[in-house]
Amino acid sequence: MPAALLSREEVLNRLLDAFRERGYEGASLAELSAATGLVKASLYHHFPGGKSEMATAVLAHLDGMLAEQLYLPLRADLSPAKKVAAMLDTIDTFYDGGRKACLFERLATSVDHTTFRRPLTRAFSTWIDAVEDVCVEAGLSRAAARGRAEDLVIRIEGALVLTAGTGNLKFFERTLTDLRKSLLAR
Amino acid sequence: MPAALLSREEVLNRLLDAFRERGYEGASLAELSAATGLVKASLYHHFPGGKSEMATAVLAHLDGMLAEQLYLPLRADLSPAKKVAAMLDTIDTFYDGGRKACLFERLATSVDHTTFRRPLTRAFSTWIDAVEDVCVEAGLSRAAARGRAEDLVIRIEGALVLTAGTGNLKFFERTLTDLRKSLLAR
DNA sequence: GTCTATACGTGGATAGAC
DNA sequence: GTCTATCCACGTATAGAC
Repeated sequence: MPAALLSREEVLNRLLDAFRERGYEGASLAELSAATGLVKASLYHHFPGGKSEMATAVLAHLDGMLAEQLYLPLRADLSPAKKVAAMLDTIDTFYDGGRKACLFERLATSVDHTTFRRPLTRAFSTWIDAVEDVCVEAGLSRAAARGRAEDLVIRIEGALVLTAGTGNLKFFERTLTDLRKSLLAR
Repeated sequence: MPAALLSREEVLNRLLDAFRERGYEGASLAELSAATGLVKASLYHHFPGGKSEMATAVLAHLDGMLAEQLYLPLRADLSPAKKVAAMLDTIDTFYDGGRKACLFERLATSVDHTTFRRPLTRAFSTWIDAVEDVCVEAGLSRAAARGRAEDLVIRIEGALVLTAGTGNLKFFERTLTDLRKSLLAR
């Protein structure tokens, strides 16, 4: 039996990029095949459930990446302000200033979005919870922190929609700039 | 030659619903056919450019509807507060409390989004401009008004994404509630 | 203006060799 | 674990009758 061409992690990274770029319906098996360098039959070997299972696996993979790169630093021993600044830097890089789409949004607005409802609900609430905690640490009430955290995720997702629709990066940039100032403001 | 079964306006309304429900890639010609009661060949009679032309026509049709139902009332001789309240009521109804998607978002995140870039840019800026003007009328500076208006559209789009992804209407509801309080606040 | 019928590619998916 | 080859349904699109 031939050795694996790419590690599972690398395959998932390539699938992540493909789904973000093309969306769930837009990413055909032919494209996913080209993105990974694996023919369709090989993809089915790794993901017997087909495209739906690929998307679910990519979502779980992304959750792991975010836990490590986005949420864990928010629990570090630094000032809340610094941690928020670092988070927004990471987000800016991850979305490439608004040029790259959000996997959550791509699956949330797919035709089979009900298939992904559970993992998406978990993904959004994990993100919101992490932001909420740092807001509380900065002195906001639990209720206010919750509102700010939900609002942050909502604004980032909305800004990505306007940026994608118009091709104008300013919507994403302004939103991040504003969040830097307003998230922890009293 | 047989009489038209549905008026062009009614056809566009049905196509609008279909695109909002299924998205641009998700809405197949078979579904658009079922939605309008016209077979595929008849749809091509009305829209020789195919699905892309259908979406463009629907977008123009929606622009007309919004001009009349959403933007015109914002220029009426009423207090800014009342006009904003009315606008948010209309928006709440239009998105059915978050249950129905936004056509702009569906096209903005489609694979051929570049095809729709010009009309989408126009559509978003028309919406933003209308809100900006009423904010100015309420006493906000032009710059502040612009920011609030962009933010309103961004938050509505983002709230729709989270609501669709999680199935939880609270994101949309809270966003509208918050906008009612905060849009014109000094 | 609507229909039936059809063309032709591509979609997701599988069988089985190596 | 990867490949070639293939299946069949459905995708968009068109021709031509009424």
